[in-house]
Amino acid sequence: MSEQAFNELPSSRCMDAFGPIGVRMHFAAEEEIYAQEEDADLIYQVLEGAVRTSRLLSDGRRQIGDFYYPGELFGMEPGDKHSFSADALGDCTILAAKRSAVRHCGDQRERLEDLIWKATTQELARTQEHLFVLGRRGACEKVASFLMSAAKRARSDLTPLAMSRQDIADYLGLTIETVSRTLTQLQSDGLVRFAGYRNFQVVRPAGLSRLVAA
Amino acid sequence: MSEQAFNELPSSRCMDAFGPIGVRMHFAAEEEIYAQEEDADLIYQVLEGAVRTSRLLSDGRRQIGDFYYPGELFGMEPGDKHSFSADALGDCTILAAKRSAVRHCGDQRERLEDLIWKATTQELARTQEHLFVLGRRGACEKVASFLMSAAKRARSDLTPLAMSRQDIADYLGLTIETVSRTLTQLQSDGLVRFAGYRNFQVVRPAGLSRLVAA
DNA sequence: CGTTTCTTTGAATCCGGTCAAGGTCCGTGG
DNA sequence: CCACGGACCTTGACCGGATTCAAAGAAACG
Repeated sequence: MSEQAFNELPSSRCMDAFGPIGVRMHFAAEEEIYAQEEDADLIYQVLEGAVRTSRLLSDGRRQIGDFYYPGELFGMEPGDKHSFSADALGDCTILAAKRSAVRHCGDQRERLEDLIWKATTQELARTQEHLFVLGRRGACEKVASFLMSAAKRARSDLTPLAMSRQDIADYLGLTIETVSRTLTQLQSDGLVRFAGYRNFQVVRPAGLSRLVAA
Repeated sequence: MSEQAFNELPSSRCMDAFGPIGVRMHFAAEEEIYAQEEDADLIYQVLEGAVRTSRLLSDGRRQIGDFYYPGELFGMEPGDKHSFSADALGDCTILAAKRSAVRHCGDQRERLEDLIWKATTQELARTQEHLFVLGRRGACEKVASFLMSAAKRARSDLTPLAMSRQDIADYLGLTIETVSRTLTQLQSDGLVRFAGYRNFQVVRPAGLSRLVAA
């Protein structure tokens, strides 16, 4: 497991969102945080590391829902069961809080309910954006838009990728080979430059965003 | 425009969800209810007819977000601007309410806030399901899952389709030709039978759902 | 330094897209 | 009531991009 590059970032110490009802937990790489169909009475915040949510099909195909980074909340679900599973991309620290505990939380209650509302609507926005990327085919467009949003999140010039090629493929609805070929092509077109498998920098932002097209 | 088949359904008179702050409106087929980037201070409920939300790209491609039917709420948005536009699939009656009016709504307030919360989380669930369908490629799977969810919504044996082939294509991320070919194939495989362009019945439910694979 | 795992590359195949007719349905007007 | 016209849908032939299968190449790890 080679998650080092990502975990050794200046792991932006971020705020504990849940206050007194939050419980700190640690997960090793690839460890499961919650499973599909499990009761969804907890909500989570990433403190360090990164998390992915995914849904597995009977025939082995996998759809990744999203990736979550320090500061972000995940685990909000429409129903009372998780429709995706969540697991640690690398070693990570997670804060968990009982959803049902919010109502017995006195002065914090309003703030927490607002927090959950915001996180849920933002989740909706992310999902819509993801949908939009999957809908319009074209491997180049998909990969380019993935790289752009990754780069936007990074503060440094060099953008780290917390996930494997397979993860990217399952996120975009492509095969790992297509993702790899497309990355190679984007690189030889001079739009991005990779430093190892899991770090890259955008060389020509305008060129990249031209591929995406709003 | 041949929306008759759908509009002449026993148009399930459904409850007015908004009470005193709701305003009844009527839209003709293809008329725009709200536009992309427009302020999102209203929420809507379909009373009669059907509605589609969509997002247009600069190059003409279109992604349909979802279809809404009598009783369902739409127009909830993560931000304060609409990220999709909405328009009438056929002639329809819509109920609209100012989101900001909810807080001045006295005894109804709690109920309305709960309603909006439920609608938003359900919207999230629908979007995730849609994402899931788009992610796993295969025209057959996509079309089959579309037909299945349409059939599940219908009370009658004969399922009406409120939308055109082009709408289905833009919903599933396929071309109209592929949708058409796939429908023909499903029919000649004896899984469904079409009566005209916009009505079908499921002949072998098990066969259809086998194509979808959870 | 060898082994394992992940990634890249190559060649052949296949599914869906594109382009171009042809067919069907439906509303209109003779 | 039937003929016409236009919009929508289906079908066919061809093409291209993504998948598949297979193997070689790079990193990470002990």
